[in-house]
Amino acid sequence: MKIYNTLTQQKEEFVPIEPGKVRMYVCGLTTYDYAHIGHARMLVAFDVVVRYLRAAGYQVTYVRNITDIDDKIIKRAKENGEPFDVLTERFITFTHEDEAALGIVRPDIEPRATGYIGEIIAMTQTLIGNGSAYAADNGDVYFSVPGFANYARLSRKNPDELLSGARIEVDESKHDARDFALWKAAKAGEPGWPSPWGFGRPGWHIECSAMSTTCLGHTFDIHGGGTDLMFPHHDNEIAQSEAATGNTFVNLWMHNGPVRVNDEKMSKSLNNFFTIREVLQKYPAEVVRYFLVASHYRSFINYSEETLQIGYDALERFYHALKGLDTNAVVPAADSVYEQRFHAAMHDDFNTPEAIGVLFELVREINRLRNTDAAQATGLAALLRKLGSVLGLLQANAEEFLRKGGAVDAALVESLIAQRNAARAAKNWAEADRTRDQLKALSVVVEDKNGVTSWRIER
RNA sequence: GGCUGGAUGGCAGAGUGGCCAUGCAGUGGACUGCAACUCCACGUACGCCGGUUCGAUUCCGACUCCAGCCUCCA
Repeated sequence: MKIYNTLTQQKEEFVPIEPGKVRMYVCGLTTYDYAHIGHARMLVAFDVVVRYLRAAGYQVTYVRNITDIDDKIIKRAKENGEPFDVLTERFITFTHEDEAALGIVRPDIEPRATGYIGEIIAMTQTLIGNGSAYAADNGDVYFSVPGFANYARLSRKNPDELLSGARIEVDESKHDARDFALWKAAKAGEPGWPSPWGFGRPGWHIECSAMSTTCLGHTFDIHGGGTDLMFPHHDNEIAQSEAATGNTFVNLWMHNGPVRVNDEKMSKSLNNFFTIREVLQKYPAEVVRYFLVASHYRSFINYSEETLQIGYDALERFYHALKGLDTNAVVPAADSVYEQRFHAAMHDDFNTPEAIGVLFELVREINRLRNTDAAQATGLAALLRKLGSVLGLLQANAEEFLRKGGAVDAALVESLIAQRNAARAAKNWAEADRTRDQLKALSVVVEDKNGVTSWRIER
């Protein structure tokens, strides 16, 4: 299996540290607001990675953290006039609901920064002890960047140019402008924990180093996150982790691309984001998920009504193929060329668009066979569901999907269909068409196939 | 300015040194009472300029444009 490694800028044959096992850490959310589609992209991208690694036979330990203490949380809690942990608790619940709706597999461990204060303090002490960090006179503790060789090698930034960069905030307490906080002293009224350096809280980057190495060991296989975290967050994680443990931190770095709106990145700071739950008001969760896996995880994707509609159309085609074929208790067709090609695509750095292309060819084969060889068609339909599950798709009941969860009165629809079929039997076409128009007024489309009339909701 | 990545047919989106992505939309045909669904067939493409090559959308170089990061961000 080949996976693109940001560290080397190329696809590499994936070789886990322990044969058959994968230890993987992904930077999760800071929980002070609703999760948006950009977060959904990260969640789905690594969800597919985990699903596929497991489908490929690996035993995966998936860790995805929650940042439940930081400056933005403190600020928002203050604005709301509530304790910070009440705020984060609420949004952790909301985020879990959104994840469940999108069918995201739960991580094996979901550490929270506030649950690892002891480990964070211990790591910070280690860094001070070996000269990699220092306690400043303002109560903060900083990591000393100049002492770390190959700083920012992940983002390939030149350390000297970083120093001259105009955007670095000058802080008198820092020995070097590039140094970053491991521990921040609490100002009056701010939450915190006791530490050797006084009452305070962790800096942003140290929590991920402490949580990942505690849960997965000093060196682990895969670390993931959004491409916007590459610098400074991931580079700082590397610096402090390797300075603390003396070991290589991570073998393989994966970064998912951003979601754009009108050619601009969707982000909190630009305030152009769509929350997951507002999008789920307009589209079924599976459509949102399809939209997110229909492009490669490393490319940027553009959020628009049109691209979501395309996803809807695509899923309708899949479910039309699945409709009427009972795949329960059916053994999926084995050794098919479709399955082989699907895996070949996924083996190549999780190429989901190509894998989906194969799935569409499978759909055509199912439709070709369904009237001539139902058994074979059903076996392929079962295969379609099996492969779809790797992407977290195509697990719904086909009729229900096509009926959009039943927003209309099914009994009324059935009775109108009975009326129409009576008229058709009597060859009263005018009456039959009139009834169909009534159905159409309810957004119901009828399909006569092999003497059976079925229906769906048109969008 | 530095570092990354991108530019593919009406739209979305893969990929490849010479032949097919795939989906939606479009056109023609089959099926249908008519439709819908489905099937068959068809069309339109690789930003621009050079180079390498028998042959380049694919490799190399320049150029143009776009985006991400360099400040909190998935």
